[in-house]
Amino acid sequence: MNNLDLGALIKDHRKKAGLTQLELANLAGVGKTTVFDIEKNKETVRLNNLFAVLRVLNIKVEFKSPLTK
Amino acid sequence: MNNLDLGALIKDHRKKAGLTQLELANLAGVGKTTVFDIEKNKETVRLNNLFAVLRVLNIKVEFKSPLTK
DNA sequence: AATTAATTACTGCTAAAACGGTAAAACTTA
DNA sequence: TAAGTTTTACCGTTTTAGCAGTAATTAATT
Repeated sequence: MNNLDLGALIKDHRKKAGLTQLELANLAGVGKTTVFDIEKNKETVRLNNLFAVLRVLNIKVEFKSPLTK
Repeated sequence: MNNLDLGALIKDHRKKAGLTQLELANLAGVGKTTVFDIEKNKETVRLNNLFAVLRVLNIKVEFKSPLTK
């Protein structure tokens, strides 16, 4: 369940960090294609690759449920 | 960056829902191996499969950053 | 303790993610 | 408009996640 457009969120953060997709890909240690795919909300990407990108952009992930809280 | 043990979180929620790994896998439309892997924090799982499992267990995902607020 | 259920741990196979390379659009800036 | 940059798109190749099946541990029930 995705709150909002994750791809757009990442793109926005990347822009604000002054990075190109290729630079972000290199920093995250993934291929440029993966960054493209993530920004286009391709959900078949692997979790580790997404996490690597989020780490570079300083974006944290939280999981919440009626029980969790 | 993972707050805490996502695998444990999912396992806990599955238990509380009274589901076996196989049942959860079927409900989520993924193979049992995938559920095993997720609960063992194998980060190479695909995002769509993780989301499918989270959806069944009613766990939401949030992304936060200094910018996001 | 014995039986059942559930989880973990292999297996081989297949589909597809990830990758780099290239090329062509879409924006920028001079 | 032209040159440069960035993004998108496509294409082969390689790697591997996902899968069902099976078997072997582990946990729970009686």
